[in-house]
Amino acid sequence: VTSDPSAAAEPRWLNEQELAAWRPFSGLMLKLLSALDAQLQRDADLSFFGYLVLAGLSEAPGRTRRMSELAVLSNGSLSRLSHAVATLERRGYVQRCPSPENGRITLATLTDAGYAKLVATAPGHVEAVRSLVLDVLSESQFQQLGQLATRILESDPDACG
Amino acid sequence: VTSDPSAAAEPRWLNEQELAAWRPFSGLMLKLLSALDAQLQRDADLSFFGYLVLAGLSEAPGRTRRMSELAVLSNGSLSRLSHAVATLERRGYVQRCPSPENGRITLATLTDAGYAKLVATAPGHVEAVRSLVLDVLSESQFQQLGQLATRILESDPDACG
DNA sequence: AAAGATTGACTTTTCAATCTTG
DNA sequence: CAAGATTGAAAAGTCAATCTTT
Repeated sequence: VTSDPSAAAEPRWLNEQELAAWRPFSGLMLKLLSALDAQLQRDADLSFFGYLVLAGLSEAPGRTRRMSELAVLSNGSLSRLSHAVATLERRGYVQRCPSPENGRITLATLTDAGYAKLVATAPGHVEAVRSLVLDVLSESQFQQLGQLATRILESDPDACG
Repeated sequence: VTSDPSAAAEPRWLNEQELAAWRPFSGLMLKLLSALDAQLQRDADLSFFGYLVLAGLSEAPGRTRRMSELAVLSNGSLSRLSHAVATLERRGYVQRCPSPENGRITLATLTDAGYAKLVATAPGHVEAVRSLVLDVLSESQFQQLGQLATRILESDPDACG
């Protein structure tokens, strides 16, 4: 994990200060994702991940993307995406077909019904994001949160994507 | 959602600035939890939630807590906890028994094996938290992250806990 | 009847194995 | 064989219904 031999020897626990920051943050992740999932499930019978899939497709040219690209956009594994898209396809929100150019590639396309579903679902979801997070922070605090998240995501060795 | 009649009329989407902060943050939550789960699963056959349950018990007097108290500590629903503890109990890490004082209450206790498991698991988990988050930020940035999380958790209307 | 907790059925996620095309 | 994606089985999570004690 580290190349410094002296650092490897000590266990390095979290001290009190660190714990006082880590606990709320990890708790926030768990609860916030639950809350977002619950809102979408209740109001639209959609998971947060499923919502991100529809949203990711809606912004693509031709409302179409390769599965592997879509997996990255929606922050999930290819396997997870494949299952999720299978469900969305059953419900008529997405269609898959092999790429004409390269037979290994699968292209997922948002159907009109899928686009309509997204349009119907977005306001409630956005409102949840606002009331749970955005309205709670000042503008600059929210920007800070985004910057901290970006820093963590970008730095990450190989685990965070 | 809001009591201001004029605010209820407009849909209130996320603007570009807001999106630029929200996307990395939501992505971070998804990926970070996955990474923590994966490390624990791989190295200790434990979920992050399961780890929090063991940790929550380890800090309690007599290594014992009521289920409902433990659910709050580990950021999950009582139902989720009940299933998780059932698994942990099967593996010998936890024991449940009805409270002698109040028969409705179930007390969960960390066994010696459970404590040993936690001690064996903690260093790897802490190292993951360090390398993924702590080492990436300055001390003050990490404190900021904790403060922002705390603010969100405390303000929350009723959804975050 | 309410509080505290568990259960069962269903859905989602994960991991490893597999399939298919280049 | 590697890249891109899917599949199946097992584990975890969610919701609603249920059970028990007060």
